[in-house]
Amino acid sequence: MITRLARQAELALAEVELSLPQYRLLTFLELQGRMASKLADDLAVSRPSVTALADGLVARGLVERRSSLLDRRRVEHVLTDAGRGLLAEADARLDRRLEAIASYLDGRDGQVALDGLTSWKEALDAHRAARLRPVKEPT
Amino acid sequence: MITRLARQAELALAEVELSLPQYRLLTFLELQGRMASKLADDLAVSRPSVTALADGLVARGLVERRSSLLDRRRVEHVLTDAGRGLLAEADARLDRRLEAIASYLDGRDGQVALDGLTSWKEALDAHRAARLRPVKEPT
DNA sequence: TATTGTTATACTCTATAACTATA
DNA sequence: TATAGTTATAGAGTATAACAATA
Repeated sequence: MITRLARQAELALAEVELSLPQYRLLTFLELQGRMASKLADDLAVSRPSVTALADGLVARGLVERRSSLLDRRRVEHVLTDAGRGLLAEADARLDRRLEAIASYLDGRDGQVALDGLTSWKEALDAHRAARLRPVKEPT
Repeated sequence: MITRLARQAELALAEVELSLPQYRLLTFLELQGRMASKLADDLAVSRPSVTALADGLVARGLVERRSSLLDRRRVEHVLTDAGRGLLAEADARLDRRLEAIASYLDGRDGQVALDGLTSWKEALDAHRAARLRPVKEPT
């Protein structure tokens, strides 16, 4: 089911001309700037994919790239005001679409379905942390 | 969150060399053959996208195309035995991945998250039915 | 040498427009 | 005329391999 829901999310984001991967990148920039390698880990894509993804967002003025002063190999990515604004709009469209779909469920079930999605954030964060910093097997 | 979960689903499916859209198509063929236009509606993609998507699956022997005897314009798509087998394997990989992620939630919450996803099927089916056959506005 | 990021290249998914075949 | 499907074409996301710059 997750795959069909994902397609609906993709369609909702298309309303603001954002692809699903672009949206994912923006959400990771919402709270803090990120260097490309970090973003690749966060998004679970290759580094060249991050370059390509960011290219489009930079061209549209949604993201800004800055060379790190501490380590000139690094490129920090930050949301512009326009990027922050579009992200808010995208979030709203996405929520609206999911709520519209959930509304077909009887009574309380719709809210349960929506809340269920929210709880996945915690799981994904924990899973990502474990993936990036795998538990050392005891010898 | 749905978008990050979708990426994890994509990675799980990549283990059996299926893309997320290909998997979606296979799931719609599981119960019955479908003509291309119907698939386009089900998948919420254009008809040319269905052609391209099916091309790859036919080339791999997972799906078979048959001209309809009743209306020679129509092309029915059916799962081959290989297709049915790979779909089962894909389902297993997907479930395993989602369960692994949900396992990072405390106790019962993981099961609630998984069950929440299941309930979306009903909502999506109802939403699709309404989308294809919109309620006539009373004049 | 190792790490960060980009470029080169190729494949898939997607859409729109134009086309063929059939109804 | 209308519908089912494909072909042509173009743009985006993805990966791997090779490269440049910096540490």
